[in-house]
Amino acid sequence: MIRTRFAPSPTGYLHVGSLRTALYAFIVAKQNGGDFLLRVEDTDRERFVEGSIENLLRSLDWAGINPDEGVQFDLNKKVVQAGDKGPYIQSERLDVYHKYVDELLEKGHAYYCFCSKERLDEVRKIQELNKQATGYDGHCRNISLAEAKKKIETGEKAVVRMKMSKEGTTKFTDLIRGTVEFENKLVDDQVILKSDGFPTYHLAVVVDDHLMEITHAIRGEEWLPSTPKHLELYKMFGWTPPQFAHLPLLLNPDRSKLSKRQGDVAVEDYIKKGYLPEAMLNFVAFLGWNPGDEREIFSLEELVKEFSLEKVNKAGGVFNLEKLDWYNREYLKKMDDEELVLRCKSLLEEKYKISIFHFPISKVIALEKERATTLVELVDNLRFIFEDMEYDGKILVWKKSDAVKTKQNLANLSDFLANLSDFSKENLQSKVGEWVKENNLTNGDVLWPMRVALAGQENSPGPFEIADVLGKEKSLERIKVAINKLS
RNA sequence: GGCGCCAUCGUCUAAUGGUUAGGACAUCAGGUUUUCAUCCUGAGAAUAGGGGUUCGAUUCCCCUUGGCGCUACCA
Repeated sequence: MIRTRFAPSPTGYLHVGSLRTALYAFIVAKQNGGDFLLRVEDTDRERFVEGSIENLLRSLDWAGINPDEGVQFDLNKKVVQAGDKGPYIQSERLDVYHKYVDELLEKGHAYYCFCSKERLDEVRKIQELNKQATGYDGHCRNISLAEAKKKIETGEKAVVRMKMSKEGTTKFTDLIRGTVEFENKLVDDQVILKSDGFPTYHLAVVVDDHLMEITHAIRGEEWLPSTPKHLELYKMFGWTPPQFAHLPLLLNPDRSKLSKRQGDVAVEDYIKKGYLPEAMLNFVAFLGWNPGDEREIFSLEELVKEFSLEKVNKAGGVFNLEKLDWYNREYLKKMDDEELVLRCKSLLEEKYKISIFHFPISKVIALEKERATTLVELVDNLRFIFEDMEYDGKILVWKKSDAVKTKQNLANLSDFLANLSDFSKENLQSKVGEWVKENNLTNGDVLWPMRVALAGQENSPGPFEIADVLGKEKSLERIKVAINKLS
């Protein structure tokens, strides 16, 4: 039975890199009929941000990645924990960690350390000066447990460090990178229990992954150097470690680690901008993985079918917004019209106080989908339908025409339209088409200014569709405004 | 500084010893369409450098260079 987990820290929002990590972990579980769990790693109380867990779950839920076990939403989108290996929030598991730290202490695999921050800084400074590897110098390594306990009773502050074996090497097979090897003498005696009684990540992740029976630890590459510590802890406890897979990092365009400074990194930012979850998922999945042939459009179901960790790339990948835009447009164009209207519903209601059932807007949403990149852009592009637009008259002039001609054409067109009673798209199309021919005009001369006059912007659906939706009165009114703009 | 990971077009990547080094995004140039967009066609664009191994290296090995990560009582 495969069991994977996604273990975020509640420090604010879901990072797009974490979305990919969660996605891969989810896929690996699902393709083997396994379980995907969500565990909250909140052992750093300083960095905790109120509301993060809801935030994380909301983004994951949007993407369609829902945990089978652990922290999750119930039907009413309330945060709950489900499963028999809980609690799944680390701050609620302190007694568990203490038990295992005590075991290590008793067995002599760990020791109390009383060194001050000042001393530690000093040690590191000297090591750096001597061009040595930095790390704890073992000052408290040989204080006996009894002696240490006595010191603690007198009120001295202490942390617990693991007693890393300094002989030989730690070698392991990473599912993505193959064999990786570290010299043990360069691995630090890592603090596993902080003076505030909370465990560090290193202890908590090992204890929890074991107790929750995780079979595949899928995480970011930044954890690769600390894997020997984790392996050593598994050894000390006599546990079998999971398989490890360290994912390549996502990068900024300048190839540094993807950060907030250079653009949006929170999934919720992309939700707000109107990206589709299927596009986002497809995009991040392909940042580091591909099926080996030339297909690029994959649904979550298809990913589950074809993904494999072994084919994940080793090198980090730049988070390329232009490709995301392309994916989003592809999904937008493919989308069923009714579905599209439904997805625009809340945007229209929130931004423009318009109900999709109240106006023929649903008709136009479908027309606009080949022009827009995101849902927000799509809805914004259509706002001319329910509110008049401010625009510069210059955009009324087609590139191969001039203002004088354009004004004349619009005036003539207006007179012609005033005598038409049937403003349906089909009728307008044939009648205006004939009229253009009869007057020896080109389509560009008439259709471009007509469309811009009706929409007040350069990007919009065609002139006949708009006229149909606006109706005769409103259409003529807008053409009149346009003519005046050309004076 | 130490340790580790990595290295194909601008970007995401395919090709695991033999290809005119392929595709996609982006860019540029044409074309279709009753306008913009859509759509179609085409073009330019890469194996970081140096050594090996081999009949033959993008591919295997070594070195250099470069990038990134870790080096906390943060994850």
